[in-house]
Amino acid sequence: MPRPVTIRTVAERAGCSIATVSRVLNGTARASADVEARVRAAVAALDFRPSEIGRSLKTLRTRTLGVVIPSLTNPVFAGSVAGMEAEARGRGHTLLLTASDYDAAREQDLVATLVAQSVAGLVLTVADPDANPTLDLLDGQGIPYVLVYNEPQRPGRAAVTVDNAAASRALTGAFLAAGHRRILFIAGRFSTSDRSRLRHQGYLAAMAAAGLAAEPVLELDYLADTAAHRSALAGLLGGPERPTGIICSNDLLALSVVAAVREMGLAVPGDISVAGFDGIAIGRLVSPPLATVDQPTRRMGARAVERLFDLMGGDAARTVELLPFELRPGGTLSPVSPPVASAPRASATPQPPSPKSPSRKSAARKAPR
Amino acid sequence: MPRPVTIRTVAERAGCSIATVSRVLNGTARASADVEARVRAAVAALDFRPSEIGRSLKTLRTRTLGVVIPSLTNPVFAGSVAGMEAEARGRGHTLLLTASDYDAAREQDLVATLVAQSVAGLVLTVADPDANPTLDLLDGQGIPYVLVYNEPQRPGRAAVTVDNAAASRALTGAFLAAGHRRILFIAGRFSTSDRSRLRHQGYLAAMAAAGLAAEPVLELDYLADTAAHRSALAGLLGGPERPTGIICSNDLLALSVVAAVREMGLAVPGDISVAGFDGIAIGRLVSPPLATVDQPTRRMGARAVERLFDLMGGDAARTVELLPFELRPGGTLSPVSPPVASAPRASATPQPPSPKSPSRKSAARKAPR
DNA sequence: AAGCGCCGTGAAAACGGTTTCACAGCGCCC
DNA sequence: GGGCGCTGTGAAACCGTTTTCACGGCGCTT
Repeated sequence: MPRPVTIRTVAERAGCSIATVSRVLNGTARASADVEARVRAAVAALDFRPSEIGRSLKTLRTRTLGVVIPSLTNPVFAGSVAGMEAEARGRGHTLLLTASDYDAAREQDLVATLVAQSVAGLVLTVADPDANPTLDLLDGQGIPYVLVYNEPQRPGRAAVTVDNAAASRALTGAFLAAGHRRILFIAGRFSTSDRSRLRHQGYLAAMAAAGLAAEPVLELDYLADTAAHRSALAGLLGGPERPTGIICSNDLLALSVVAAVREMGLAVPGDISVAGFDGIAIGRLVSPPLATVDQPTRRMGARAVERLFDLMGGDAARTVELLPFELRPGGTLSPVSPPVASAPRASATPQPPSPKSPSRKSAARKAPR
Repeated sequence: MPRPVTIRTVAERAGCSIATVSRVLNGTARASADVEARVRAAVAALDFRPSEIGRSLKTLRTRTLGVVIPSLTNPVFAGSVAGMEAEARGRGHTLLLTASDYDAAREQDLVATLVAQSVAGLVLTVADPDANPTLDLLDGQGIPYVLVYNEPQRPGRAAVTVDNAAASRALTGAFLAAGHRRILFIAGRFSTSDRSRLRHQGYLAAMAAAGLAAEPVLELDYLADTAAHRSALAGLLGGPERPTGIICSNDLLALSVVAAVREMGLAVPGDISVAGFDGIAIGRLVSPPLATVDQPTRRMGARAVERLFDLMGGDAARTVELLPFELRPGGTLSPVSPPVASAPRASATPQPPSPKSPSRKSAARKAPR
């Protein structure tokens, strides 16, 4: 087997020193036209690509970005990674990808691994962006990073996300506007997702603003299968006082809940309206389409990388950047079904444009409570 | 800011040479208990993690695996990458992830980039595994790699996939057993997917074996939206001779086709049965569940990494390994509707061993038709 | 015509590990 | 008791690149 072709091989063939080869390739200094031509010819003839390892050793910085996400199986994260990859590639960098499986200890270990690889910076989605020893560590070492999908409450951490609480208020408002009063919120595990927490808070705020009592939150594991979700829902959807609407803290959960509700013999949205968050592509293909809050998933990943480069450049604020979300109602979210007997009253139900609901309605739901 | 802590810092603190520190950390040679304790104490006190770059420079091999897939947006690839990541992590390696966007030129460029990073090996899903200059290049340089989802016809290339032709024959067989005779095959672009080609061949073989004429294949871009698919289908589903079954070469395409067919006013599976390939998770959540051929996506990624390590170890055959697939009929694949008059004949149509398709449903849907 | 400065270039150091080689000390065997 | 071999350790080479420093030559200015 032939000896590997290094910068020395090229220099030898071009009849110059390795320093000159390096300079020609990087454009760090001008070489005479003659020498430059010889170097380029040698590089082409030998098909030489400089070793990133050698380069990195000198600068102690690679052209690599570390990525830590909870899971690739969730299309939301897969989509954002796709955005990161494209943006990084456009800037001559590659992605070192790791998944934490929602495990805080693993999160820490992965970051340590990535740092040992001398990544130029990191993009992370963590369980808790405010109380997080891993991020403290990065701050301490001055390693630039940008959070995605996290919405840290305390200042000093760069992040790209959407206004989750506002999005949730808007979605809850859409339910209220459609006449729903008993609205159940089903959340992914709070401990592994600040998104889930913030979206729940938005729901609580919207319900409170409408003078309605919020239902107790149901925390579910979105990775579990539909059967598990069905049994969790069984007790809640049984009686006549069952909710008419369910808001799920993400689309995967929502799709599973839709399936579970249907398996229980209820119609969606006929008996129960369901909506999710994230706006994953599949949501548009199911019928009826899943009501959701669409967020620019891919763009968020790309934007995070953009900001990471700003940070690496040195002059950039470590702030939370909120990208616009878009309410996508309809489909699985429909006006609440009227009680079978009282047709005229139900058809008279107004469509209020704002979440603030007429007091008549809150009275209506006060009775059963 | 403090000077970075290197192996020299550790050696100084432990009062020994850097060689000894290296030996203790790697276990390459035994040190006296005394020295070893001092080294470990120093490592702990300084929170030292050896730089992967320094290590790699010596051996010219990193603990990194390069991954090239068409796109992260397709859950099939995202799932297989998840499997790779877990397996690689378990073996102390990380993943350098890139996406080719189905572009052969980019494929080549990405591989060159990854090779320049001195990856220990590669896992690839390429457009054409048989005529591929990129793979020839890797073969030439002796860099180990394993293909995933590709099924190279010529020997000498390691791959992990399923028997796509057999899977397609089985799925087509399920349509035939359900009484379908006019079965349309909708394929992703042949030029970017040998899976698509092989699955089409399986369909052709099954049709020929049944003595039936195959419909002309319809090649579609699965990334296009449902509207595009609807217009492509418009002409084919119009007349009375329209197909009763559609096989799509992947699940994303199938879901989009289901949506398109429904938007055209036809029922699935009432008027037209539809099935896909891959067994993506979402397919189970839609109603009715998408008929498909399930393949162990995540396992395939993990297995590819296992085999890559075998290859890197030196003694392993470069063969195609076929993992088992599982036909998942039912849902969107139902017995063909009888001509309105002949009810008894239809009920005699054998119901292949579909796991959970309740007969209630097919009965229920017969009425409205 | 002399000196200054710039330009192109090469030699060599530096980066952070691993690994080879050498060597000292010690125990064991004959 | 002498030599052999093994063990623990350190010095130094080495990996491939970037970058600093030095230097020779040339052109321009005064």
